[in-house]
Amino acid sequence: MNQRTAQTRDRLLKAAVEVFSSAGIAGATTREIARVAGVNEVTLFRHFQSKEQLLSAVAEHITTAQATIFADQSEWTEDLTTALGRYARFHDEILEEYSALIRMFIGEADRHPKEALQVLPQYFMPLRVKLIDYLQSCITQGRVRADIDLLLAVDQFTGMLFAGMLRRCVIPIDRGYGRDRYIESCVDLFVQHIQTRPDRS
Amino acid sequence: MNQRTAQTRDRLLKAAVEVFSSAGIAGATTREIARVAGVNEVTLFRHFQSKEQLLSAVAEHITTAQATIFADQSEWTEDLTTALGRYARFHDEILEEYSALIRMFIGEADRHPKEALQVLPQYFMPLRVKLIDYLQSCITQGRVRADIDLLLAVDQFTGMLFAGMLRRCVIPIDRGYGRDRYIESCVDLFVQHIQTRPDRS
DNA sequence: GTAAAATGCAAGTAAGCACTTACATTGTTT
DNA sequence: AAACAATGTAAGTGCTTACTTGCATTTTAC
Repeated sequence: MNQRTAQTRDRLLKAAVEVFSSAGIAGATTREIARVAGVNEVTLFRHFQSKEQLLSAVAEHITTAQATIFADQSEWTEDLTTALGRYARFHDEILEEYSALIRMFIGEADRHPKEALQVLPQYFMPLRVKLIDYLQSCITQGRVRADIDLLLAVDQFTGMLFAGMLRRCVIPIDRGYGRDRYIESCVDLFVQHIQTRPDRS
Repeated sequence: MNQRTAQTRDRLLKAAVEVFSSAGIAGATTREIARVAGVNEVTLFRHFQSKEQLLSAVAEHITTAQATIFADQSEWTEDLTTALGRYARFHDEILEEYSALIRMFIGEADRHPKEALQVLPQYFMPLRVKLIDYLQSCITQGRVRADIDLLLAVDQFTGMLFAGMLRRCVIPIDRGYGRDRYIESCVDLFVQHIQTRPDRS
């Protein structure tokens, strides 16, 4: 009975993510979440005391689920452009996959700060720690300028990527360039900015 | 009666912006909007047929209101860094002022695409046209590299600024640098990227 | 000053919501 | 097979919501 219980709980959590993402927190109904989960509405309330607590459980669930995704170890052995390009594309894929959820929490951050602060930083900041570590090592190797504020530069880099995702999802207008070209261009811009300049008076 | 009618309509629209921004569209109630406007709820329905139509009117109202704000003519006479810095700060001020509204529409874009597409581009893209024109003229003057995709570069620039605003509002954590330093750094990065390189083999 | 338009006020309607209760049914454990 | 935990079903409760109606009051127009 532990097996099946966990399974229905999981189905409910996944359905909740889906419905919360597409309908917003206030717009999501327990009926609809139960329907998507293929479960009776009463069962939902047997697993979670209230809609509010279901939301907390969703935030918790996402936290543990995403922790494993970002645990992958990139090698960082290639040159700057290649390594950053690979990581940027990976980062962007995840951003796009969870864009509805991310945008929902951006909109509801004031009303549900606890959950938003638990969920959003995972998508905003996953690059930070690893990337900063990597770039720090590049500095000691002389491949990256030493006079750079890494925290700030990384935020600019991820900020460009994040805004690119938002534009694509929220304002789907042809902008004269595609997703790949945007990402590639962000990487180039970033690399040009941080790498050691061979010529500078 | 035209005077007073327009006045209450305006009060209702302003209150609607406020309540929609802070409570979300689904979470906003006509009672609360009327209360904030200092008007009876029935009067709201006498001015707007439904909550949905009130939202449309809000989008319309914002469009006309913001059109005048961005109509200011900057001179663009200074050097690149100064001109872009001034504009970036102005842009960021407006972003922050309307951050709640912007974030609300980012979250509700799927449910209310018409209004979101009417409102959001004003805050996402105001820099684009003017900035592109200006930079185009800089290219002919030889101050900016000719081999640059201006549309893309401007999106990267505004994207950094936009993401900076989002981070400040949604994840108010100390990031080791302040707002001004972030903006200034974005301008520097952008200028370094687009300006003609005196030395390049 | 009077007609007309805009607003306020009180009450109400119908629907949807989160959430509950009581009981029957299914699946799991041992 | 028996005991028990998890789920389904049906019905309902109390609350909130968008929106309406009828009438009194205020403001504006001419």
